[in-house]
Amino acid sequence: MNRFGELIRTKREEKEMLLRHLSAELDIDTALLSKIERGEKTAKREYITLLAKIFELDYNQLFSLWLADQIYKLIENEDLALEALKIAKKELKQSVIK
Amino acid sequence: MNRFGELIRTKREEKEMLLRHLSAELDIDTALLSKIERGEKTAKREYITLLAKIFELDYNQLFSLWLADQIYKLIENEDLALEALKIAKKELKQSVIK
DNA sequence: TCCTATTTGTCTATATTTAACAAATCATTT
DNA sequence: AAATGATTTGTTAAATATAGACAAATAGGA
Repeated sequence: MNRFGELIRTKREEKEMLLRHLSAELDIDTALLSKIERGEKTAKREYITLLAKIFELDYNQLFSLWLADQIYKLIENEDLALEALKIAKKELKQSVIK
Repeated sequence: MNRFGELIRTKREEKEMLLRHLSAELDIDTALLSKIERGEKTAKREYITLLAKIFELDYNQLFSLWLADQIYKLIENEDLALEALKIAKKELKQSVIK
């Protein structure tokens, strides 16, 4: 799962930008951007802000995808992933109350 | 949130074991075990197996708590935590199908 | 084939994390 | 209150993981 990278790639291609163009705007290596789009590396938080602006995306939505990718990476190979998600969600809701 | 550590501490106290005793069984520093129980440090996976045996706990249940703690740590300070959890869960279910 | 875009592989710098050790604090008993 | 034992805290070293740079390989057209 790599919803974040896939969205960036889609948007970039829509705008007919090359990796080279976008990576220049982010001030990172083209190879690194390629890896971010394919989910091989994780984008820094500061890039999220920039990317939201460049592609006129809602920051919160983009950030949610990014965060979901992090969660997914943590649990993807675990049998008990769903159970753990359930517990974490429960605890999260508890903590909101407090 | 530190469900894992709290459970271990409860069980240890039920058995009237000292940190010193349990840390010896796990072959780790007493201070480290103290930190694990209080959620300041994360237990290695191999300790989960050992702890399940020592306290006669169901491994899967104990592991789920441990994994939930990891998820929680990743998202605890995020406004969009719940949204991200939802996305991750959706993707996880998708991936099971495939 | 040549040219351009992208991907891959390797290596380095940096950040994070585990874990050890020593010292401080806390709790209990005498 | 001093002494003893248990736990916690702080600091530091070592191990691990990650971002990112660079060079080379690959893919895809004209």
